[in-house]
Amino acid sequence: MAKIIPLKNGTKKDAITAIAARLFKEKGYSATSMRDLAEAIGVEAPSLYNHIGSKKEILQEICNRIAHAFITNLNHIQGSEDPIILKLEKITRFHIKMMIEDYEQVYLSDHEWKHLGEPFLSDFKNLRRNYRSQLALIVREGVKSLEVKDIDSYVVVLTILSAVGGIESWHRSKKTIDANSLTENMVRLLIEGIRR
Amino acid sequence: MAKIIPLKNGTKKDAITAIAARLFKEKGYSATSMRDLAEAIGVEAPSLYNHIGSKKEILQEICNRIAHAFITNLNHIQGSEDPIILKLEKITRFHIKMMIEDYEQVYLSDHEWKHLGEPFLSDFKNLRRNYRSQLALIVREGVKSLEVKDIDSYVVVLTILSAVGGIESWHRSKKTIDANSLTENMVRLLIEGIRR
DNA sequence: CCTACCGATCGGTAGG
DNA sequence: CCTACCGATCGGTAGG
Repeated sequence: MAKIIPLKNGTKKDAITAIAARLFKEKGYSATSMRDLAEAIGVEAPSLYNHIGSKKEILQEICNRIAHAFITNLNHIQGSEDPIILKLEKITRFHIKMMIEDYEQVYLSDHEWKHLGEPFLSDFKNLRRNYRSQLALIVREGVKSLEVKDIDSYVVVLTILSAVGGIESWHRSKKTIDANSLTENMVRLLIEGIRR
Repeated sequence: MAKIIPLKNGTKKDAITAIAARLFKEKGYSATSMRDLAEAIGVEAPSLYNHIGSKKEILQEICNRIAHAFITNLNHIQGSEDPIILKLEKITRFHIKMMIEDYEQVYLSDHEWKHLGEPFLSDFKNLRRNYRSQLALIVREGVKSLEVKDIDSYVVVLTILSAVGGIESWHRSKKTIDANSLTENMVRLLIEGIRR
C-alpha cells in the first residue's frame, strides 16, 4: 500500500548499501542482522535478497569502491608534476575529504574489512599493502629531495593514515569545529610535522 | 587427565581474558563465539562460566582496565612540573608504549567499546570524553604559553590519539621497523608538528 | 514484495 | 571440569 517513494535516483541496491553502511558502522558488521537492515529499510528480511546476493556482498562492494577511490586518486596525483610535499598534502587532503563526506563507508573499509570473505579479503589486503607502499615511496622521494624531514617513511604513512582515519569520530562532535577548520588544522599539523 | 599447566601465576580468569582479547581483536567481539574462546583455551564452552560471568563482562573488564591505565598516567603527568610540551610528549609516549606492549586490549578499548552493555557503555564514553577534554586543555595551555603552535586543540588531540592508535597495525609488520625506532619517529613527527 | 520455514549457531543454564 | 540441553536468533531459501 503505502510505498516508500525513493528520494534519490539511485537503485534500490544503492539505498540498501547506504543504509547498511550506516548500521554496520554503528553496530558493527557482525552485530548487524539482515533483519535489522530490513527493518531500517522498511521491508521484511527475505525481500532484501531480491536486490543483493548476501550480507557479505554488501561489505565487499563497499570496501572495493572505497579502495579504488583512493587508488584512483593516488594514480592521478602520481601523474602530476607537483613537488613531493604538495603531493603528500593533496593525498592527505583527499583522505580528509573522503572521511568527511563518505565517512561511514570509509570507516568500514578501515575497520570492518576483516569480515570480508575470500578471495576478496586477500585482494583487499593486497591493495591496501600496495597503496601504503606507494605512499612510503613518495615519502622517501621527499626525504631524498630534502623536502621532507628524515623520518621513517613507514611511520609517516602510518601516522598520516591513522590520523585522518580518526576523523570518523568528528561526526559525533561537529559542534566543536567545522569541516574546513578541521581540514586546515590537521593538514597543518601533519604536513608541517614532516616538512623539512 | 592431561591438565594444562598454567605458565603464568595469574588466575584462570586472567588467562581467559588474555586469550579472549586476542580473539576479539582478530575476529571482532561479535564474531567471536564463546565456543571459539573455549576451544582456544582447551575446555568446553560451559566451563568458561565457572570463571567469568558473561561474554560482555570480559569486554567490560578490558575496557575498564585500559581506560583507568590512561587516566592514572594522565593524573600523574598532570601533577608534575614539566613544561607543557614535555607533558604532551610524555602522554604521547605512554600511548605508544601501551600500544606496543598491550595492543590487543588497547585495540579493543579503542574499537570494540560499542559492544559494551549499559551502564558500562555510558560510563566508558564519559571517561573517554573527559580524558580528551583534559588533553585538549593541556594543549590550549601550551598554546597560551607559546610552547605549542596555534592549532585547534581538538584537532591536536584527535590527531595524536588516532596516530598512536594506528600502531595496532604495526604488530603485523614488525620486520619493517623496531619498537624503539617506531616510537622515536612517531614522537618526532607529532611533537615537532605541534611545537612552536 | 510477502509468509513460511530451514539448519546452524548463538550465549548461557541445569545438574552432576 | 563435563554432558545435555534451552530458547533465541542467525543468514538465507522456497514458493507464490
